[in-house]
Amino acid sequence: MLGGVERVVLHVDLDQFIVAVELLRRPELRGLPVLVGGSGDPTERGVVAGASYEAREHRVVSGTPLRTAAARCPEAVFLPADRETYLAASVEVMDALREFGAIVEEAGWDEAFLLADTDDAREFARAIQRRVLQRSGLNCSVGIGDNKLRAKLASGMAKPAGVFRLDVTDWVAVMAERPAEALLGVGPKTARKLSALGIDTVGGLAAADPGELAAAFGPATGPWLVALAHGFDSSPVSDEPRRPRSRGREVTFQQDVRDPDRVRAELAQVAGTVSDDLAAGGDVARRVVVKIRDSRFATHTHGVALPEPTRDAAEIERAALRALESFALQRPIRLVGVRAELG
DNA sequence: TCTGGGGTCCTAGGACCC
DNA sequence: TCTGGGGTCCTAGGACCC
Repeated sequence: MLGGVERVVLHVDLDQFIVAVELLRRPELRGLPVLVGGSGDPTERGVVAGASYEAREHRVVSGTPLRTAAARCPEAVFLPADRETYLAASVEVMDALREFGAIVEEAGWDEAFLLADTDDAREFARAIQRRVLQRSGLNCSVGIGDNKLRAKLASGMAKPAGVFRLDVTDWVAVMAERPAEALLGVGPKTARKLSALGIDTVGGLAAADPGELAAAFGPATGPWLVALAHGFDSSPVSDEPRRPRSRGREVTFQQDVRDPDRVRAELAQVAGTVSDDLAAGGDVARRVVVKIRDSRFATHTHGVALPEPTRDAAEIERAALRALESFALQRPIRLVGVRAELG
């Protein structure tokens, strides 16, 4: 690549983003196990949204129930999640990334893909890290690849605060022996199903028969899994802002609710928030879907199509209450949610 | 010491139409 | 003693991601 310009995909991923943002305003907590999530009260229902590296040593990771986290790591400092502040930090980071003249695709609060032409990809990555740190005070890891899948896996291997490159030339060497679950899109359920077919590694999945997997996973998903295991990914890096397909709100009660009138009242409340969100976003709903989770954690949804797209609060509420009538509501209710599919 | 909240995409089955 | 074969749309559920 002597002096040559090449096109690369970079994946920028902030290191322990939520906790890092909190530490900027509470530097005295640096070096301590810090956990962010819910209202900050570990006796309440909720899960960990961000865990410092010190907390992770106590088997507490993102997604751990707060009560479990408090049991495993009683000395941890618990902080409430503060979405506004994280969003502001995210905006600062994304603005920094857009200074480089590359195509920037935001992929969440704390990560982005860049498509760039460069004669030194590693130095480009280092320059990104310096600029992000300068503007936001936050460290990031950068993966370099020849597509988004490889760049994203590479950033995971670059942590913390490093740079790692993964492309077609070393895909097999780096990935073949790893568990299939290392691939993005292969979660615990798919991994278990694959294992039942005798497939446990990325290399094993790459060698599988797409037709056989189509029978097990469906006509699109089966062959896609095999392609994934080869590191193939043709999805473009796009800076087109994409319009949301849906907008929803849900609440988990601190105690399960038995009273159907109270369930209706809570649902109406949530529906009101959703119509506020629709108004704020200038959106209209064409369908309203209600989600109910019961005390056994069984989750069901029922929806109603609206005669015509609307954001009218009374109509959204009425639709939600009508959808609620499709539920049996046998057990106490743990969660109610309303999602508007946008028209 | 159980299991948040915000989303996206895919699948399967039934309805409906030609 | 017969009742095809597509396509497309809608709905509920599942899986996954941050």
